[in-house]
Amino acid sequence: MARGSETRSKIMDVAQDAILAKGFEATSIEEIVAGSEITRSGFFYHFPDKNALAHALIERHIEVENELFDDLFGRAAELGEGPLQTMLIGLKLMAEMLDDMPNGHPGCIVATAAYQNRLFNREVREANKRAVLGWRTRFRAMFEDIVANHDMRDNVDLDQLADMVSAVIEGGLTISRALDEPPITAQQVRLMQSYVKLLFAPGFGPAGRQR
Amino acid sequence: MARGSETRSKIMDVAQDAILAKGFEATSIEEIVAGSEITRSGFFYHFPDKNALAHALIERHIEVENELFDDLFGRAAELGEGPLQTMLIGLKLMAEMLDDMPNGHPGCIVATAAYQNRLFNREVREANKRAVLGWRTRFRAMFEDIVANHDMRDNVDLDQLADMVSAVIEGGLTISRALDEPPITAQQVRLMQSYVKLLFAPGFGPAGRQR
DNA sequence: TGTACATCAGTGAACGCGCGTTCACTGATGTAC
DNA sequence: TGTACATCAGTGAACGCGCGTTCACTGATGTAC
Repeated sequence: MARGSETRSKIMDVAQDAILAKGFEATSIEEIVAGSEITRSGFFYHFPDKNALAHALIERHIEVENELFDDLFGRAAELGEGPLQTMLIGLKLMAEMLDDMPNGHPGCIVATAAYQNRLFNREVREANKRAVLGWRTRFRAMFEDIVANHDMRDNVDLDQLADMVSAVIEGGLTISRALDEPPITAQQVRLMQSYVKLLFAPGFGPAGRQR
Repeated sequence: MARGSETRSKIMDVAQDAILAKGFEATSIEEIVAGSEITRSGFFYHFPDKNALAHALIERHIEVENELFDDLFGRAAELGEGPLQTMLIGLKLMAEMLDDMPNGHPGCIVATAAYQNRLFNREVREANKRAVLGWRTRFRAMFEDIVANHDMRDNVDLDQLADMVSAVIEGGLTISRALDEPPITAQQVRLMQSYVKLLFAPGFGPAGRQR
């Protein structure tokens, strides 16, 4: 990594932490550069204005999370057999990953951006949309695979079901932050897993085995 | 309503709209008073400082929402028989209520406060906690009633299940805002209803009848 | 290998503007006697 | 009913501070010949 891009990601790390804790407008460039060990003008070398920082944070979030989900559901696919087990194991792995964050997941900039969207230009809002649509596309594809192999106990729309995975995570993060109870997000992911199990797993009983 | 308290709630209405759209710090007292047709000093007659406004908004939110939920689940209890039907019908009524908001639900200040908590003093954060714990208490009591009368298909913790109702709503609001798709929140509430149905309703089939 | 130039990754000082808050004051309404 | 006083619901001007942004500059590294 070149010298400049190290600084750039340092700026973004510091900014993201602050933004998740206080919001975008309340996070001043002054405090970002203090935490990044550069000067205010150094910030403007890397970002034309403050909105560009928000944009960069969202784009990076999309990339990082895509890699993480690819890895996570990739491992799940190896561990289980068939699309249903991949989803169920993937959600379990996700919950375990969240458990392993001792202070809890720091939160999601997509949620921050959603609740402060009047602050941002069209570009940033579109990026935020793309992030959420990316989740929908990913999970919908997985649910389509499941539906092709299993009966559905209740007739629900697959886009909506895919969105529910995102909603439960985002909602879990919100509740977790409000109560200052880090385990909540993982618990909610496990409940989502329970729903998927009940929706698709045939002959589901206390032992919870599939076919 | 006395003259003063009319002004006070006008201030709070205007402030809430702006805060949900841009965040707390980005909402200036100047714009709040402009929308409320008073002067800046008029604002400080009603609120000692800006934090007090946040506190008042959360307390009011708790009250208003409690009344709304009391009413909604009260009607549900009249329409159905037994605790399970009350929950299922209540969630359906909630979804319908959300559908009836043409521009979508404006969002929840509790979520805003959760994602900007470093901005607020202890008092405000405690109020926000109380709001979320209130939901937990309400829904947990309802689920306890259900468990007393029905088998649970998957063994889940009732606090967590109660939190899931809140999480799905908060998450639905977040996703809905991010995508600018108002119907999403109601859809997510319906999926929560589907989960409760699968968890508790015996012999659940396409017709979905309970004992 | 040496030199000239370009690019990279910043620095430091200055800018004007809007912010939250304070303070002395005021006109309308309510209450006591 | 009239008068005195208190409270309510604000007004208007001023405050200092921190904010995002600009701009002219600079030292270190990379590249061409």
